[in-house]
Amino acid sequence: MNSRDLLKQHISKTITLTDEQFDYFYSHFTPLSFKKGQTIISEGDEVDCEYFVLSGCLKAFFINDDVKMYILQFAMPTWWTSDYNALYSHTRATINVDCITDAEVLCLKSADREKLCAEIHQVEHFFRWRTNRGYVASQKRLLSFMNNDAKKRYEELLTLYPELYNLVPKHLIAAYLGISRETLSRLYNAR
Amino acid sequence: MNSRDLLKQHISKTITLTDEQFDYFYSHFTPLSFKKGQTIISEGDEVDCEYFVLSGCLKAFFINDDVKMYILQFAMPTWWTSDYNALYSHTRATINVDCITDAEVLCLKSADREKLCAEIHQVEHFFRWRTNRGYVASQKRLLSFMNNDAKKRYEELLTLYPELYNLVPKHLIAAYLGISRETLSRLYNAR
DNA sequence: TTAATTATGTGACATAGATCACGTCGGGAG
DNA sequence: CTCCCGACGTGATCTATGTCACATAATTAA
Repeated sequence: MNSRDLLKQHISKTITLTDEQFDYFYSHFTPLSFKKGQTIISEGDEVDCEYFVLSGCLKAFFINDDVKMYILQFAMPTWWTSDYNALYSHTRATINVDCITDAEVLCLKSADREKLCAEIHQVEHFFRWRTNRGYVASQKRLLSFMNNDAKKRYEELLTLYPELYNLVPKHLIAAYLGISRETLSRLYNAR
Repeated sequence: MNSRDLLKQHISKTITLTDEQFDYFYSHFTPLSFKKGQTIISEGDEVDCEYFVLSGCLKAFFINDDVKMYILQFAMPTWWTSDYNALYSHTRATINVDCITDAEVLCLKSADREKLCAEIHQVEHFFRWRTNRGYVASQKRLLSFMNNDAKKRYEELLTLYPELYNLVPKHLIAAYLGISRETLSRLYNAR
């Protein structure tokens, strides 16, 4: 499927736009291609875009003072990603986004998103629901963190996103689960 | 400040409504009073409202199979709370909301929120931004969970919401931090 | 192809935090 | 006033997970 249709199909799950409206909406997106390992957002950057993933897999991650990595989100096709904290509060990026595999994305400038939201009520509705879903997912992950041990969280992740198992290296899965790569290795090799 | 002005001031930080629009908006809210300890949402309930806190303090919490409590959110004046997962996906409540102190709230039915969002573009804008902020806060808390030990999380909480220290019992703070009340006690008694 | 990274497995040990057990204190119900 | 229960403190263990060290496999670069 081409990028236009992928985006159209995606937003059609939440709202209905006329062809004319969608063309206008789509005209604000810029397609970009990245190679495996390339960085899209670095800590300290000014952030003024968010990204809709067309193909490949990205990760949004935080590096702490001990240079340990924590993955906030994997982003696969039809997922959106950015440093939303920086984007909404107009501060410098505190997280990084880079490519786990070669990837194609559509880039939407924050100013254009706000313009589109103001111009087309349905678009505002779409972004409200997208964030709603993100918020609920984030709450669930938080709960899982508090309630479940590493093993359960690992099983939960694989149930939710089985494709990750072969797609991303184990140490990145560990960084998503918030455990060390050694512990993860011991978990699925059943000790 | 009366409830109308409190809500008005709150939404005015994000959007501007005419007096007429605000009166219409406000007419969809129902004021409710609760006593300390009263339950607002129980696991298994059908959820069709969200709540804007006017006074007092609520908690939104999850009880796991071992009857251990995890607090997802404290809700103080001008905060919104509900079981958003249940509310948005039209499923039964999996979390509970009750009153840590006597409390007054404004209740907004989910159907009315959607109606208002559809009728008044600015209202949709308001709710989009409210959820944006919630999403970012939730991501930050998740990161704090992965990156910081119990002590740092405790200090972070007290820096962010110093009023909690005297307002809510320590075992509830522990339930928010995801640690046992014993560990919390040892933390702030510096041992 | 070969060399150099990078990803992964596994043992030994360290440690934050859980759990259990018990004691004290203070405030609300009767 | 007294009694009781919920909040809180603290010692003694236990356990999941981290950390460090080293070995090997699998990719990538050259």
